[in-house]
Amino acid sequence: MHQHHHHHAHAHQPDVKPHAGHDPRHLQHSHGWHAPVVSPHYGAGSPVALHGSYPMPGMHHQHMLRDMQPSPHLHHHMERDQPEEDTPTSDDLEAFAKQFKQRRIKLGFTQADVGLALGTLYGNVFSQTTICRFEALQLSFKNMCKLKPLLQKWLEEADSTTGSPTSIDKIAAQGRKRKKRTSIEVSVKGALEQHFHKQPKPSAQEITSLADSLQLEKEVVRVWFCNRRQKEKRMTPPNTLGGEMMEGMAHAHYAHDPHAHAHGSPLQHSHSPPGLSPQHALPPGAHTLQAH
DNA sequence: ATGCATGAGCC
DNA sequence: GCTCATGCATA
Repeated sequence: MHQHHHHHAHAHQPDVKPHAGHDPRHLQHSHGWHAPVVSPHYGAGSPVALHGSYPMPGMHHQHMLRDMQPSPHLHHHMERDQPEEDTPTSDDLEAFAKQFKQRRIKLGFTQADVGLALGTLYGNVFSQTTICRFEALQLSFKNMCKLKPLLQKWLEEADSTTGSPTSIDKIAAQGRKRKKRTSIEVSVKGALEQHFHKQPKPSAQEITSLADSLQLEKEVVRVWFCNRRQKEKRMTPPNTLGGEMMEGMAHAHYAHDPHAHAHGSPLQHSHSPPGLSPQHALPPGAHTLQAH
């Protein structure tokens, strides 16, 4: 008998609410997290903050991300690095994420290392996935804002930690039996994408029939749509192309579409009134700053 | 790096 | 059932 009732310690923090975004749906999550006991030693010497500024240049590409900044920086020209009390702008986040990744790598840390370090620093452990998504701006605006302070602090710590190789142990514990990941065929994915364009929020019955025609479990289809919707809400949303491009149009010519997208901000604001679901077409996000 | 999944909180 | 934060497992 091996009763393994070890549910992963959910990292829930006192949350942060950007008082700038009027999101009807407030934050959820508020269950006491359980400070995990991770090995507190990443290198030698205690992590002491003995510095005061970044050696990094202020390379902020004011890209044209989505215009979903809740706070139109009314500040004159203060430091764009620590919007202390204000909600950072998308540009702030983008710049920070970039800088963060650069320094993280130079310091010799992996995304997983950072996730664990956050656990030792605050008690909030994060996975490699989350760190990765943060760096790639693949989280929601709100989520980015929440994580930024944590990562920023870690950066300061690691930054000041007088060079110390690392040796963090990995704690791998899992008892919960997770459902095996369903692999959806590319052709099926294409079909799902098609439907997503027509109806991003299919009704339960539609899901059922769709699942039936695609020979997938209803639950799988439902979850697929949920995940797909979430994807659209990220800072770097996927291009809403579902796989139906003009075949004759094989010209690599991406200019701004002067007749379509680029308007609504997919983030924290617009809400669908009861009975309607205004699909905000997603803007550009056509900058390829993703170095694979 | 990402796809599919879990789960809390809300309606 | 949905959203949203988050992550195991996998490509």
